[in-house]
Parts: sequence; C-alpha cells; structure tokens
Amino acid sequence: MTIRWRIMRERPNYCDPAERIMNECRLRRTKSRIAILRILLDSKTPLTHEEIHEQMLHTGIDRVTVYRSLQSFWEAGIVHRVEAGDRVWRFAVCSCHSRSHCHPHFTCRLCGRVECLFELTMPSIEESVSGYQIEEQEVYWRGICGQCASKSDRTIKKSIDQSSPKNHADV
Amino acid sequence: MTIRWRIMRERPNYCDPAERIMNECRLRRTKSRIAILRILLDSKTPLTHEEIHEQMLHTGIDRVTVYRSLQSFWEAGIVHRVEAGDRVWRFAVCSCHSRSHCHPHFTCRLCGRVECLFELTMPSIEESVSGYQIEEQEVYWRGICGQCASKSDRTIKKSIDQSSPKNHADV
DNA sequence: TCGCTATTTGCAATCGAGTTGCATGTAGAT
DNA sequence: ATCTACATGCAACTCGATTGCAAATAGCGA
Repeated sequence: MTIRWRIMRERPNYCDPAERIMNECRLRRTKSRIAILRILLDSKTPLTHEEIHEQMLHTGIDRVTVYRSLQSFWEAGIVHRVEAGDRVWRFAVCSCHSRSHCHPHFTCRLCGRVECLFELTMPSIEESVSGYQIEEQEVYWRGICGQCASKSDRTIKKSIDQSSPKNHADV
Repeated sequence: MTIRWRIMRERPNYCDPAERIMNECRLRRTKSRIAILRILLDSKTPLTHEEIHEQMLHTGIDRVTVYRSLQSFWEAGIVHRVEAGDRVWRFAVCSCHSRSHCHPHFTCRLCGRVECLFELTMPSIEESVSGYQIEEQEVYWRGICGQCASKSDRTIKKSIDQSSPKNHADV
C-alpha cells in the first residue's frame, strides 16, 4: 500500500492536458508553464512569443519567462518551432510526435497568419540523399489565404506591388 | 548608323556575368553591386550578409550597402532568399528563375552550412489546397552533412547532446 | 507537514540581424 | 559636360531574442 501510494505521488495522473504533458516530460509544472501550454493547446495556429504573452498580460508573467518556457517545451519535444519568413519564431503543439515528416505550414503574405496544413501529407525523407543524414524537414508555402483572397482586387493588387519581387527578363 | 549606335549604347552586351545580369534587370551597375553579385555567382552555397561583407572588407564597402544591394537583387528576382532556421537570411543566385518550385535547402546542424540540393525535384504546387492561393514553396532539410558525419563519433555525440531536442515519451 | 535544494522567475541589461534618415556621391540619360 | 534620380556611407535605431543575477518556488526527502 505504501509503495503504491508513493508511485502515485511520483507520477500522478493529471486530468489537465497541459499538466499531464508536462508531467510526462518531467518538466516542473509551474504556473507560467501551465498557462503557456494551455494557450498553445487551445490555438489552432502556431503562435509567436508576443501573441502568447499578449494573452497572459493579466497574469503579470514576464515575457522572458515566456521565451524560456517555450525554449524548454521545444527542447522537450512538446512543441514545434517554425519560422515563416519574417524572422519570428512560432510555436505549436503537434500531435504527430515527429520532427522528420510533419505537415507544411502556410503563411499568408497579406495578413501574416501562419496555418498548419494538416491535410497535406509530406513526401517521406526515407529517400535520403547520399552522404547526408537528414533528420528534419520543414515545408513552407506562402501565398494568400482564402479570407484575404476574397477581399477586393484593388487591395490585393496594391499589396502585391509593395511586397512581391518584380519579375525580371532572363538571367 | 547613328540609330544602331544608340541602341548599342542603351543595352550593351556585357561579357562579365554579373554586369550582364544587372544590365538585363535594369539595375545600376555600381562597383558594390557588381562585387557582391560576383561573390554570389562564385559561391556554391547560399551566403549571409556577413559572409559576403567579410569577403569585401578590403573594398571598404559598408555593410548597409550589402544589405541594400541584396534587397534590390531579391526584388529584381536575381537571387533567392532563404532562412534556414537561425533567423539569418541567406542569398543565392539561382538559375531556375522560379519562386514556386525550387530545390530544397539543406542545413547541417553541426557546421551550420547551407547547401542547395539541386538534384532533388520538388513536388509541384499545382495541387493547390482549396481556398489558398499558393505562390511560393520552401523546403528545408536539416541534419548532418557528409563532411561532419565522417568525423569521430565522440564529436558528433557531444554536439547532438547540446543542440538537439531530447525525445519525450508520449504527448 | 517542514525544510532543503535545484530549478524557475523577474528584472535590467545586452546582443545582433536588419532597417531608417539624411547628407554626399555617382551612374547613366540628355 | 551637365543634370538628376538613384546608390552609398555613416550613425542611430528597431525589435526579437538572450544573458546575468538575485529572489522565489516546485518537488523532493525526512
């Protein structure tokens, strides 16, 4: 009985998904980490440090803590870390548990949002190139999301002129 | 005769590849731009601002000029701009002239170098996801390059422990 | 339940890739 | 040869991310 009780105390069965994940990964369940992981679990899209911190302003948790918590989540393999072309890290909990063949990420160059394209299966990296040991794959798609595409032509045209490289004849 | 002479003067046939490209793209052929584009043309791998600037220290050209020249090359479509996971832009001249289906880039997490995997053809993005207007595709592979892989096990093991996320049981 | 210790947090300072403003220089057109 | 729009150098700046250190605390054993 005593032994059983100790086992229970060492690895309790947390109902809250955030706490359960952190317990399984042997990360200390601090108030800040639990709050951050809950926000990530609730989000359908990868989030930046800033977006997460914004949702936590009422808690008074420091932005450095957000950085450091995300770092430890990433090191523990709990979250994916993607960079969608604007030099800003985005984090997402991913249930695929794989770093080598995950879904592509789509970035809208008008509204800037990043989405996970779960429905797209990626080519396996088994067919490795000779000499390289390939461990991870990231696929980014960029363009215009449905919401932005449905806006007026004028708006879209203007943004294209500002943000997109011009074509050149021939190199 | 006079007319022919004027045509020749307007679009002269530059022998130097860098000057020819810039002429075709209607970019001013300044000393700095020519030097930067030559470095890129000579390089087999994508280069960072810093790597390019380092090769030009003797010229006294300012680092801001390097940034701005690369920006204009990118806007003109002469170079590709990739971000390999370390929040640093890398630039490469690419003969494919396409932004939508280019080759993947490989980053070695030990030596940090980025290579273009020309021999790998990428899946076409014709099969577009409904609602999205996909314009660009970037594919990154990460792992260990042949050179680093051939080094001693001890060295590699050490680096893995330091840089790679640990595996976790199950999320 | 209490106290100990390794880990985490908050705060301030710092880093560094990239950008901006402005006066000066220059490529390329006339 | 001259003129003008564009390119450059310099200094200051932006901002996402990191670091150092003292204070707080999660989780352990007693």
